[in-house]
Amino acid sequence: MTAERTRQLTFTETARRAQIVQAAIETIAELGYPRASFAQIAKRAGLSSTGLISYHFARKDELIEQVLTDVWTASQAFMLLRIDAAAGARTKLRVYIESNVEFMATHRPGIAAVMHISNVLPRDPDGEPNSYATRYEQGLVQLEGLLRAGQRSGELRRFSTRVMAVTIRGAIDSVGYRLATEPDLEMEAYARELATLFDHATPSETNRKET
Amino acid sequence: MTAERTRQLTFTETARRAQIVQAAIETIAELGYPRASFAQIAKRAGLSSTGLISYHFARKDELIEQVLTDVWTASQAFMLLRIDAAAGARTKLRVYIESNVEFMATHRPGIAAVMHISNVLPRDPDGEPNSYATRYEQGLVQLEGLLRAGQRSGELRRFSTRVMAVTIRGAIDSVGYRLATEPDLEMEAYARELATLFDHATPSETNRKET
Amino acid sequence: MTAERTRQLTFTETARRAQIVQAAIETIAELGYPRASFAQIAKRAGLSSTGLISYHFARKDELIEQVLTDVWTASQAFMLLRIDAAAGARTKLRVYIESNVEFMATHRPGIAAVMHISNVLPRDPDGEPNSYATRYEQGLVQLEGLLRAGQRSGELRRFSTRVMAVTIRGAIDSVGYRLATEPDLEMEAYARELATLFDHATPSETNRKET
Amino acid sequence: MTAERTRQLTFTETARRAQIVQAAIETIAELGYPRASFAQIAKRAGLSSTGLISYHFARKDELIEQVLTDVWTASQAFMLLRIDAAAGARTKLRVYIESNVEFMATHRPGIAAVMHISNVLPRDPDGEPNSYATRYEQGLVQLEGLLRAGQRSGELRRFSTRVMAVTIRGAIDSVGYRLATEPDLEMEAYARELATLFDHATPSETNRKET
DNA sequence: TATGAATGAGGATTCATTCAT
DNA sequence: TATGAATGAATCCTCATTCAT
Repeated sequence: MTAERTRQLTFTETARRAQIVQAAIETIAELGYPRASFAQIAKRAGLSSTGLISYHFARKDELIEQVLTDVWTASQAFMLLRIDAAAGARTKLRVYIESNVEFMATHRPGIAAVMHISNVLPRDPDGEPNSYATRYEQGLVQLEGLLRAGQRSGELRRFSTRVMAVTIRGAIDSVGYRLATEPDLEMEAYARELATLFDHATPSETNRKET
Repeated sequence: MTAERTRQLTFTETARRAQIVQAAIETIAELGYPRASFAQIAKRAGLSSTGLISYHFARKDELIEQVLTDVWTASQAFMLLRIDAAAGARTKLRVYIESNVEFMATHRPGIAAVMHISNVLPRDPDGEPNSYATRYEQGLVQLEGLLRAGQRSGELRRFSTRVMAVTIRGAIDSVGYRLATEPDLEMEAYARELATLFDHATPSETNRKET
Repeated sequence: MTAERTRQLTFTETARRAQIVQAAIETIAELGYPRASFAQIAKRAGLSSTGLISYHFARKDELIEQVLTDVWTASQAFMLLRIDAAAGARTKLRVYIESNVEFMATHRPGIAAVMHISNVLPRDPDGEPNSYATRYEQGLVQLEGLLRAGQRSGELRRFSTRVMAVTIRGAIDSVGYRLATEPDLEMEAYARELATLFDHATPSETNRKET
Repeated sequence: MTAERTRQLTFTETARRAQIVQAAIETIAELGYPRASFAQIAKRAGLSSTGLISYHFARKDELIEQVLTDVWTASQAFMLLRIDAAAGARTKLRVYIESNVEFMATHRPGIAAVMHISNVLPRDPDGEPNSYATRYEQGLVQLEGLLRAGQRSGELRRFSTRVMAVTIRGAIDSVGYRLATEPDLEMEAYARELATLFDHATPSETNRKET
């Protein structure tokens, strides 16, 4: 019944969908994508039938897509709020890194699920990059904007904003893997250290001294 | 890699296994892990029966494990050679980064396969980290050793070697994703820029000037 | 049609049932029986829930049964009127054929639906012929009656009325298939030719000359 | 494994496919198309798993297609032999009808299966008529050829060969339904009567007398 | 009456694995 | 060693039907 997204979602439906998405996140985080079957998801959602999942999501793709969307939306809301409140490129960058890490630490299963999915999501049938790749690229562009502003204002030195952005994101994404492997990782300290690292790597000579 | 493997592998056996592993790499790189069935792998290996794969590998896990091992071994051989030949911590670090990126660029399917697998490989049944995680950790320790040596010699400033190591690896791993998305990425330039980035982030104050 | 239906149907009920039956006819004609699900029927009926179909029809069989009944009833009304108005066996036979074909041409979806259903309707659980077979037989008997009357009056020659009846019906039913395959079939001309065909096949020698 | 029809079929495979096709025929004849599931077919074929059917036929369509092909091929072989042996248009027509009916009587389940399928087979995705419609049309053309030859030789009167052909086929097809309903139908007598019927309907005036 | 939600059986198909040859 | 055949569990998905509201 969800095929054509014309209809408004009812209250119950919204709640059920959210519940199923949450169960899907937990399942994928725990078992990995290939073993995250409807049966497993239904079990974790406390549903007595996989049919209900199909009832609320036309295709499995749609459920997976919703997982990506939910996590991405939450992450964007979390970060943008904090970054906008910060002043100055160096501070903004620090906040960018720290809030990213904090979000990861507080949304571990979501992050794990997204990472599992990202490697598996096929390219769109029309050859376009899939929704994960699109959003990732979008995130890189955001970050590049932040870096470029800092370069313009003279706070940051000259470097390839693309390489730097990719590197920063890669460093942050690594935290996701770390979280999976070392459950008792000291997050706050880690985030601070990471921010400092890039605070060494990015500033212009004039700004460098005053740190 | 199987616990019970007592006897030596014959020459033919070794060759067949290598052929199958290679086909598995191509298949996973192309289709992603969940769609890399024995049927697909057999097709790419030019075999007319999936039975043969089962004959050479007791379980699918064993084949996947072999994929990881082959790629890892090749990567280690490639890098260590170059790093050992370099003198001084800063140079070694630069070589570490550049040779890593070079390996990735010249072994794309293997890298892609490993990335696909890494997110999917379940934790060992006894709770221990799986072979991918173990090797990844091993790689981090290697890198930390390199960094620590630089700190001891005064070439590198004080920082958490763990955080720095994780960050460097994360930055390098990102290249793998970039390769998948931007096929005509200028690899050499990228590697140089990346090495320079960390050359800004890591040196001690005294060493910094002389760059 | 359900055994236990004791009470009278209200006006709304009757209207809803008719609407659903009509939608079922369109659906079966368009998609074929196996893909004519309640969901599809509901969509074509403009209903927002398949539950309503179940509410009005105890079982799917009952809906299908009603489709047969509606089409059959309409067809009988259409034909009998015209046949009764005709005089003489040869004329009646001609009218029988022509009015049948005309009904088919003007009720294509209904005819298509009945044909789809007829091949699919299982034998009754008690071994009796199902309602389609019963009505088909009834139609044959009607036609045989017409033929026999002609033989008695000397208008028609001696032949097996059963074989002739089956043949005439078969010829007419074929039109249904023709309609599906050749949408721009010249109906009226076809009907005339068909009537003439059997007008050659049936008359007694004495009557033959005067055609 | 059957997807690309490049490969030669092995002996075992040919046998298994034939066995499965046979079971499919029986199942469809007995239960009708919509209830002829792989489970039912496997049961009748004495297979312990529906997987084997999928192993031998890439898609269900392929199995159904094979059912049509097998029955059609057998029917053509049966009829052409007999028709070619007959001399003169009127005799050929009689043989056409009688051999058709005989084939139907001796291949009841096959005929029933084909009829069930014919109503259900969707139009080809590219809009072309499906394989059943194509073959049916082909059969009509054959029959028209026979009739036209008789008209040219003066044996048969002038009539629309198309209408006559459709009528004759329709009459014969009706036998299929009769067979399903009246299991103890006197086939030979029926066939003779039917042939005689069209022998009355078709000859030219000159030829008529000498019957 | 009508709707949306839920159920669970049954659908075809895929797949790793086993086994006889 | 290698192949083709076979198995059966597991996959997602569809569907008629039921039920609370």
